[in-house]
Amino acid sequence: MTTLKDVARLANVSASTVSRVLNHNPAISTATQKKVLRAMQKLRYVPNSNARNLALQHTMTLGVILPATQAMVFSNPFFVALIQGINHICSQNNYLTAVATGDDIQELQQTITMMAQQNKIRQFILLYSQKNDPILQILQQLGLRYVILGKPFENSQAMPYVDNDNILAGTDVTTYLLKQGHRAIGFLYSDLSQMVQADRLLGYQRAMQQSGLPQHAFQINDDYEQLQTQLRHIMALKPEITALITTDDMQALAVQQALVPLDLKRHISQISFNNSIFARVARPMLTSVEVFPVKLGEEVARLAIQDHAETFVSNLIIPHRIIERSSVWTQ
Amino acid sequence: MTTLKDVARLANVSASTVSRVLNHNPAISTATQKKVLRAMQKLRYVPNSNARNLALQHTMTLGVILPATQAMVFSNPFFVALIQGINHICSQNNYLTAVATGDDIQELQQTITMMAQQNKIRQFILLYSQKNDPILQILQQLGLRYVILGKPFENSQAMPYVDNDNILAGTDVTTYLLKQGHRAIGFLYSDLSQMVQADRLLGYQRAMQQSGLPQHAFQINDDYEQLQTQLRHIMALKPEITALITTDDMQALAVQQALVPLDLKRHISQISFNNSIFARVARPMLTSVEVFPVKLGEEVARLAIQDHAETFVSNLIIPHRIIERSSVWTQ
DNA sequence: TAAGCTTATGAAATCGGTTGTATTAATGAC
DNA sequence: GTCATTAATACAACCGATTTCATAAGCTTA
Repeated sequence: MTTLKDVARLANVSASTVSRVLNHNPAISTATQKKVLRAMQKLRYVPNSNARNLALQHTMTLGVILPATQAMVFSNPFFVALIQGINHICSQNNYLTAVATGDDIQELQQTITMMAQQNKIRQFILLYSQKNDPILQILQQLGLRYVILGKPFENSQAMPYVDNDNILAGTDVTTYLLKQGHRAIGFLYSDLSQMVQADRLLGYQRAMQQSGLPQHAFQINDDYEQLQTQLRHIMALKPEITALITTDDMQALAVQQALVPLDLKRHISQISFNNSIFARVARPMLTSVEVFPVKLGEEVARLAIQDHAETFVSNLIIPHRIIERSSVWTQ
Repeated sequence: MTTLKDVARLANVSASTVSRVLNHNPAISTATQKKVLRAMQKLRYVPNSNARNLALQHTMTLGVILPATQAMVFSNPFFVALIQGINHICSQNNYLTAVATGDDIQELQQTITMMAQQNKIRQFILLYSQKNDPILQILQQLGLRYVILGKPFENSQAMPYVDNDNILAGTDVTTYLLKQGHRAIGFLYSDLSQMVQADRLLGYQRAMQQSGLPQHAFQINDDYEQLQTQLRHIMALKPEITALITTDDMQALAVQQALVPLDLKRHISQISFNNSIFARVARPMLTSVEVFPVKLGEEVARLAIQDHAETFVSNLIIPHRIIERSSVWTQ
């Protein structure tokens, strides 16, 4: 392994000069810079990141925290896309993408503190936003730097985050259904402590309110066995409903499957979120909101890396777009 | 941040003694060991991994390589489970789990060489096995240490790997269908350069051959638009088929959906692999082979971490189990 | 031409650990 | 009681970078 000293020797300069070239120090003359650069190339020199990090008192790795609860396991493809985006920016900037997962909060918490205390992580990225999240509290207690993917539940001005405008997205899908002639529109959610779901519901509620229409929001279970019973109940309670909004394609697909044996007279339109693979396996294919997870990942990684301009916390909103397929009928 | 020297000062010993305690060096007396341990706890000392890694000339991070091609994007939940398993073992052993993804081979290749040359990765884990994989070639060219999740395409004796016995699994599902009275069993695959698919097909072929039954293996497209046409063609060609094997739940679900509008007289049984969330959203729910991805991840991580016993390469086979649901009818 | 300023570079300390060797104390043999 | 041997610990060099401070060279200016 060639080191900085080897380069220095070959270029006939001192180690400090090589280091300065490496760090683009303006005090270096163009002549020696070229000389050193040539030597580096000749020796195929690559700086040792351990040594560098030790001297610099930091690391070049981001810690990506996945949700602990199995509840979010549905959105798996979404998380993989996020990680892809993050890793894309990381490798561009010579950063490492380290993941932190765990079956339960305890395990996850342990992993995170371990990573943090050993100085392994420069900045964390929380891949979700949840009400009273103990993980977030730990990040704050330990004084760690972090960025959230998703709108913080409270104090959102004080923390840097990247998100879609989920309230607007909720309004958009509702408006879309309204335009297709639907009047009785149901909204199905599973867990309002998840900020995404809460925001999308809020958007739905606003749109319905503005149109002076009644709201039909129901909680459904993540457990598929119970879903059918719940749906039967809902559809019996509100037989006027002609369209259903769900907060994730996966749930939409489950709902779609569960509706069939109910043997309803009318057809139920569906619209959903995330435009994942699930939207495309569904029959009919689901109209869904594309939220650009790769882009989200990229931007959250950018935000995490450039903590230089930390004069004020910055937030970023990624636009969304409705992808029309065949699950919505005009009424 | 408290350092080793702080601990040494408080415990009235030298820095080297503290270091030896840290590394469980047997040359340390029990008395001083206790003394030092007490001091560590008092100061809440945590060793700096950058310094440690620099001195030790290695790192404590595993590089997890996800497949570059979008073809495998189906198995997303599978990969997340693998990563969970890996991370579980990693954090137990104070290792970091770093991921490497990329849209294409070039990008992935660049990421990997970067990670490797800067001394960031101790060992790589390839999360898939594919014929003539350029990424594998790069790992070999660069002389990097690696473990494969999946059976290597060739020279499998020479590389450490963890896998299910996919040939056996293929035989098992076929035998299962035979026991239910099926005689004309179709096998659908999408890409035989993927070792998993090739092995499962091989298992199917063996079972059919042993029973003296004709084989019906067909390639289907990952693209859903074309799937229906292909299926119509297949079912017209072999109207005797009563059961279909697919190599992934995702594909099975797509097939299931595509079969409905074909309006076949007979019912087609289905059996598939991976027992993912897709198996449970399908209606009827899919009988599928559980392959224990978390366990796979854990074991491959263990193998990667304990490269000490590298006297001979070790392979590990994780058992599988058929999860019976309602997609198979007795004939 | 000597004093005063820049500018570019080098020497050495530092980051926080590990480890080979020297040193000291303790033990045992005679 | 002395010497050889062993056990436990300290000293110092080292891992491969960064960075402060000193210094030498080059240039102005009086």
